Order: sequence, then structure tokens, then C-alpha cells
Amino acid sequence: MDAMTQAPSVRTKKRPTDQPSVCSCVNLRRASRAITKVYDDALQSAGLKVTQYSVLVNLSRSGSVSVSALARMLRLDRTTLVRNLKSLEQAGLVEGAASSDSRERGVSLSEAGRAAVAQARPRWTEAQRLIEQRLGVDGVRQLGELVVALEGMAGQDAVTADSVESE
Amino acid sequence: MDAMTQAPSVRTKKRPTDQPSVCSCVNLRRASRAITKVYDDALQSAGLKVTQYSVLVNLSRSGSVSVSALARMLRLDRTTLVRNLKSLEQAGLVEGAASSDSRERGVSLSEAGRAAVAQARPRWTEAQRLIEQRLGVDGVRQLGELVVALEGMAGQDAVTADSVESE
DNA sequence: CTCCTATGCGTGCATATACACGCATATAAC
DNA sequence: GTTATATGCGTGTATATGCACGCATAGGAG
Repeated sequence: MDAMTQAPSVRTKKRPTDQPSVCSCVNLRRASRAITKVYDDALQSAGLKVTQYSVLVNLSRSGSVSVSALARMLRLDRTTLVRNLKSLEQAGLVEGAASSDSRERGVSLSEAGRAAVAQARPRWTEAQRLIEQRLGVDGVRQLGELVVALEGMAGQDAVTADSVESE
Repeated sequence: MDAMTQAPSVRTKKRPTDQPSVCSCVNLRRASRAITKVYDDALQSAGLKVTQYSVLVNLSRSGSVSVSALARMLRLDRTTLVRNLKSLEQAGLVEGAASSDSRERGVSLSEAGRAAVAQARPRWTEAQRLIEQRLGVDGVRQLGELVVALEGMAGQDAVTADSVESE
């Protein structure tokens, strides 16, 4: 019986028990949801989600960039970024920018966008502090290594029906 | 300059460079997206996403349960689970079940649901193997600790405007 | 029985994520 | 110059996520 959630022990009926899953993916997704809530709560008074803050900060450091370039920076699917940018543009935090290549659509921070980042930054810093306090410097470092290891798995997954059922 | 993505070093222009972000939340979200792709790719031949497989496996272990109880098991927002269940029901993998409490809606695996789990399990196992190979047993264990630490942060966030701007 | 409270459920709304497509343009090949 | 290829973009479709609400019922207080 390979589980998927609660690893061992008994079912205590009510208490969530806070046991990690045996599935690394489920664990990572749960961790992601939990930490996202911490940051989103912190940034709420600035009217931003952490995903939006991430986009804005990157824009503030890169100046005018194409959508694809920004997506690469954020390690985000380009089409996902297109949607994420839409709400930021509607909110007036991001504006269009010229580009040499006419296929490209340049985007950059608006004045309001810069103000939003300035207002949100201390809240983000506070969330960072909370997390480091919780995970420890080592935990934060391990997390960085985790990302690098996992993002390096792209492409050559090779989990075909053959590799599972035949041999 | 607190970054948010690429920590130090130079911008090489094209190579993604695979540097972790300085933001733990961004790192965790990136890791989550990456690992989800590994599992989703593995489960694709079984026609399931890892999120769906997770629901089905939990159902297969719990038998008939209420939506709320299942949400607690999965550490998922109840309303999120309601939507996730919808597609599984439409696919005929999950069916309704009776319940003593008439407020509750019982759900359980259908025969097709059990078959889907049986078909998907080896693929999931293979994905687990891939991940353990990549992260090492230690990495997988640290990941489990990470989840527990982060899910324990619920509630008392206390990142108010005061705690940041005033004091 | 009636009222209050706790619990379970589903929906509206907003955002995030990614794959499959199709459109447009820049570039290289001839 | 025309054709083929590569690159950049946005949309349709499907799923995931969670908050704010409102509805309904179970259980206890009176």
C-alpha cells in the first residue's frame, strides 16, 4: 500500500495531524500553498499578490522588456505571464513600451507600478523574515537548492508506458 | 536592492542561468510548478493530473467520506475540492454516497475510479523514483519537514501595516 | 417547539498555470 | 524577391486555488 498522504500512524479522527505526504509532489504543492498564503497576507495591505509583486519587482529591475524575456526571467510559461500582466495593466501598474523588433511587445513599470513596489517592499521583507525565522537560514538555503535541482529535470522525463509496464 | 529573483552575478543575456530567487515564496512556487510537471507527465498516459490522482488515492483509502473530511485530509480548501471533484465526477471516476448527516455529501470511488488508480499507480511510483533519484533520500526528507514547518504557520501571521511602518 | 449556533455545502469572483493553436513578423536560404 | 524557418504573441480551453457569501440542516438551550 503506497499511501499518497498521511505516511504512517493512526487516524486520530479530528486533528489534521500535520503529517507530510509520502508524495513529494503533494508535499511541495502543499508547501507552496502554505507559503503563498503567508506572503499574500503580508502583501494584502499593499493590494498585491506575491505573484504580482514578483512580476513588478522584476520589471523594476529590468526596465522595458519583451513579454517572452520577462517570462524567461520569471521561469514562467509565457502564456501564463500574458494573463498575469493583463490584470496589472488594467490596474495601471504596468504599461506598454516600444521595441525594435515589431513582433515584440515591450512592457515596463508605470509610475503607479513603481509606487506599488515601494509600498509593498517592506511587507515582502517582513514575510521573508518570518519565513527565515521559521525555516532557519539552512532551510532557506536548502529550498534554493531544491528549485535548482527540480528545474533541471525539464524535458527528459522518460516515464513512458513501456518503462513502467513492459520491463 | 533586495532582488526577488536572480540573486547575484551577471546577466548572461540568454541562458536562464537557473539561479534561485532570493524570495522563498517564489522559489517554492517555481519548485512546485517544476515537480508538478514531472508527475503530470508521468500520469498523462493514465489520463490524470497529479492533483486528481491525489484525490482518488485518498478516496481509495478512506472509502466513503464527506467533502469536508476529504478536504481536511488533503489539506485543501474545501471549496477548491468541490471544483476538483466536479471534473472527476463528470469523468465518472467519483460517485456520490449516502451519509447519516443530511448536510453532508458523501463521495467515493467508482469502479472506473478504482481502475484509474490501479492504472496510474505504477506511473506515480516511477515519478517518485525519478524525484528521489534527483533529490536524494535526504532531500525528500527535508521536503517533508518543510511542509510541516510551513503549514504550522497558519493564522498568526501578524504582518500588519503597524508592525512594518510604525515600529 | 423555537431560537441560536455550529457545521457542511456550493457558487460568484478573481487569479494562477499551462498546453494547443493560429497569426504575424524577422531571418536565413536560394 | 520568394520561400522556409524561427521567434514573439495572444486566445481558447481546462484545471487549480481560495475568499466572501448565502443556504440548509444538526444539535443544544429555553
